[in-house]
Amino acid sequence: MIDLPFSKNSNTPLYIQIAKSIRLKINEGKIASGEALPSERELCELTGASRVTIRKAVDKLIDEGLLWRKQGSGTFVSERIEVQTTHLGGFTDDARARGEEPGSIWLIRNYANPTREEAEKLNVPMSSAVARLGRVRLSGGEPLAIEHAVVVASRLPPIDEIEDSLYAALEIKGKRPQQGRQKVRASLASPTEAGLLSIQENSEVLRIERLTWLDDGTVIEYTRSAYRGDRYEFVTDIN
Amino acid sequence: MIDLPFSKNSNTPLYIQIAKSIRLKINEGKIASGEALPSERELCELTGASRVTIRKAVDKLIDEGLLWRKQGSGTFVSERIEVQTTHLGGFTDDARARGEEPGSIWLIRNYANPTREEAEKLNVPMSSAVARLGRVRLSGGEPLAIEHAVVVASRLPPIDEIEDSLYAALEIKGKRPQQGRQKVRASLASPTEAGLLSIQENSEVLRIERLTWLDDGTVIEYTRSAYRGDRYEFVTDIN
DNA sequence: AACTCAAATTAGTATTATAATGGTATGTAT
DNA sequence: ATACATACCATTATAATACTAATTTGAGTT
Repeated sequence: MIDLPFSKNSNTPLYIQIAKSIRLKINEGKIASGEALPSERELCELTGASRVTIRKAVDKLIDEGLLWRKQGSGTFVSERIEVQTTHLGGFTDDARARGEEPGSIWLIRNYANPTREEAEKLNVPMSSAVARLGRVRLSGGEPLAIEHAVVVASRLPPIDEIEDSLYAALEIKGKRPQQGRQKVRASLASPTEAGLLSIQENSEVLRIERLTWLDDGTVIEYTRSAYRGDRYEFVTDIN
Repeated sequence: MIDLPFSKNSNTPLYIQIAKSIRLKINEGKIASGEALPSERELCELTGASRVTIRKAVDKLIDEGLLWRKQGSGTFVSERIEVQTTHLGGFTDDARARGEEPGSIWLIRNYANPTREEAEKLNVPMSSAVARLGRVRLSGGEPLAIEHAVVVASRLPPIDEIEDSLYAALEIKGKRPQQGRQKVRASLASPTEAGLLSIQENSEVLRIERLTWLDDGTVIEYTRSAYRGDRYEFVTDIN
């Protein structure tokens, strides 16, 4: 039986404390991937909180992609990181939202001219200066993705100042994108990608192509990524 | 006798735990490819679970492609079919080599002109007559692949005379190819393909594009196929 | 060795039932 | 916004029992 510490005297809302405790149990391996949590009613008993509060805490973890639910069956720890294809977040934000420490290994960080394709996507002349930012992205010390971003240089601070979050850097210039479109495809990892991701060659990867822009239509970022196919799935809600 | 650990104290539904235990036994090699599982009633005795629960656990593994069932016969561990990428064999020959009965369900069998792409691949004018041969390929009664072959009509007997083996038909005209090249890619099955292959939509399939020719360079066949990704793997020897 | 056939064994389906789980709504209080 | 109590609904998990359909097995016969 698990223990879920929290404090009623805390200024932090109860549901946030409970969510944090559950997240910690999962990250510690106390509740394994694929396993079910105690039922909502059981979590009420464990914490003394109401079912509505418990549901709100679990809702939060579901939004983070850590859990999923099935009526009549239970609440389960996700086996893959779910990312909404409509979600305009960055790797860094997503990792932190999951309670994991983001990291980067730089592959490419320089200025260049765009290729014809990149210029078309970014809606700039081929003579423009763009920043090429290629990185292996880590979460909790584990390589999960490779990203190659191309950004119009004038919309970024100097590239040497970029740390983990490209979006945080864009924010500094008031250029954090608000809209975008991304395409997701299944593929096999190349030998290079496999090496960088510490996966076997020919493992399935998810290839993502993303284009983002401001509300006024200014194109900001064209990014091509490969995410580990065994660790990610991209979810699209159908309305 | 195998052991199938699970815990009634766990929050995870019983059928999921049982499925996981069976999967582990298979992955550990304790139950080999092609072997039968203990009967459903036997698994009940082993686990104390009801037959409905056992069937639900086995259903899950069947959906994953790990197992298959036959009424009156048993439940078996699926075999993955290894095919050398350098091997120039046909589906029929490969199935027979495995001791299985090949079969076909015709989708398209007619004469037509090639598309520009097909004409280029086949090295013939677009005005040429080609045979379009589209089939679901079965092995042991099970749909495993979808093939769309385009063959220069003059190099084939009349298409009504073609049975399971295209290569046997080509042999009749002395046009069985001796050389070729094929490309293998990973993809997801379209809804149509999923239906034809009796697999879930968006299951992974291996897409194969094959071009074959005679020793004298005459191009014979341009074939595009989708093979069930859970049942096929293409192997390359490294020398 | 080959064949037939009944019995045994296997998976497939249906019905009925209970219990446990998540899902939703309403109203109240701070 | 947060938290709670209460009530009810919908879905799923699990089970027992019974029966059907398909396949395998073994005994007997030729």
